[in-house]
Amino acid sequence: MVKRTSFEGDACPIARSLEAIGDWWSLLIIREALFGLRRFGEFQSKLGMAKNILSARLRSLVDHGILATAPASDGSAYQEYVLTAKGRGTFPVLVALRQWSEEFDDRPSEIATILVDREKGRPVRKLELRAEDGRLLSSADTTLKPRPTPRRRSTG
Amino acid sequence: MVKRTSFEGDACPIARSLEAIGDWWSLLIIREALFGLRRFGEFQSKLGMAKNILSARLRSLVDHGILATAPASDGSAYQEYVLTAKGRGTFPVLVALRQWSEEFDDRPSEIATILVDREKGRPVRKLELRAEDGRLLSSADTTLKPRPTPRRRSTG
DNA sequence: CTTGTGTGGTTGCATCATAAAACCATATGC
DNA sequence: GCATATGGTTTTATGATGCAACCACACAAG
Repeated sequence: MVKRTSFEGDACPIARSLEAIGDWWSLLIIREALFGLRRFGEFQSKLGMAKNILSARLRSLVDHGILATAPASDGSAYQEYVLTAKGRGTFPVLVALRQWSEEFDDRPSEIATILVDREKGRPVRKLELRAEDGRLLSSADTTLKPRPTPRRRSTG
Repeated sequence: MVKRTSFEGDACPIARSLEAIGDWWSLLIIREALFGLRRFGEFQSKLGMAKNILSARLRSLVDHGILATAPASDGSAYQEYVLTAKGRGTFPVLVALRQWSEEFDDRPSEIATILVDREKGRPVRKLELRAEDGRLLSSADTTLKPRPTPRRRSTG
């Protein structure tokens, strides 16, 4: 078997997240879900993707606990796909991707939308990584440490 | 032609970024590059991926302006792959993916590392999205607006 | 009760991307 | 010259994707 290399058991949290949402369509589906879409047909027509692929992706996202199926909402006998807390938690990832495009895209004029805060209608700030004490951190200011083994209760 | 649906001309900045770094390996290569790796063999042995795939990914990342090839550094006649500013700009994306895993992974105990600030050795804060005036924003507090057409000089 | 239509999928088949291994090219050591 | 390490490319098999066609179910009309 050649198998599409799974990162499921990988110890790297980036690999683990890519395992769940690292394919071509998942983040776009989540983006639409954050925007309010819920129905199979809505996703299909909005994203213009093949129905079998959409079906497989939705199932995978449900399996990963990112979407949940709700029995109905407008009376129709079909199901809807709604984001879980885990699904809504991908919001920073989407914002980071968006801001990366805005900053580095070769043809930024082709970008059609800007993310604004709903209350004021003004563009949002850039995502910033800060230390505990509030210092702004770049990648060079960070490093990785082994995770301390969490001590189990009633073991010591 | 069935063609792997390109998002190149898409107006959505998320789709555009996925076009460049939305595949299985690119972000992991970038992660290693941020960590200091530069040589083909380093990436290959660290990531354990097939050499042809690595070769194709490195070429794609160079084409997208995320990596650049440097002629040498230790005298050997081979080339190295170093991150550009655009490449280093993906750091928030990687942090967002990491933090998403840390917060929502089903088996968080399998995550081996934590991201700390180099100076203090303390875990970093969570990425936060803020409005211009500093208010903390969730996805529900944001909305999309059409990008205002930038006025060209000497047109009006 | 049969027919038609819309929504929500699944199935078949062609094509593309990925993976593993074999192969090639260049430099280095002996 | 011969073995070996590095840095790839080529070959070939298989999994994933994309499109179209088909199926299932609900609902409405006749």
